Amino acid sequence: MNKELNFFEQVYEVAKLIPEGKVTTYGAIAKFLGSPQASRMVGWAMNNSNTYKCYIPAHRVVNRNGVLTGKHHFGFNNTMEELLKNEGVIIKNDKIINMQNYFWDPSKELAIN
DNA sequence: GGTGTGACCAGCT
DNA sequence: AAGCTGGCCACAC
Repeated sequence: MNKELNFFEQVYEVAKLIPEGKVTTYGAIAKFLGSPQASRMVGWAMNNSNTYKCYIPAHRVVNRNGVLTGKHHFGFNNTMEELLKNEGVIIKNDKIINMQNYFWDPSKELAIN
């Protein structure tokens, strides 16, 4: 990963690498970027993902419980859920069922130089 | 340019 | 057991 990128940009880079049908957590991304406590920033980055030059699949990023905490930021309350369902992820009560099965850990999947 | 705040998380009352 | 707090970093005002 390019160290010259800002924290936000690194978040975006990781988010873009999430495969379809997979999800990851704010904390996992933050940890991967070297700041386990900075998970809030990941969410904030997602909030600003609209303004980023590239499309960010923010719907594949959930909190550590697999709950779609940020769904309200997609405009309609069910947009995030529909997007995930469309990728084969089962959602119930705004929560991903069998989340471990879909979990994509950047620190495992992405090799750190 | 200081201050507040945000889609979180872990630890401490 | 449930609520509060600190921490992380970038952005808007």
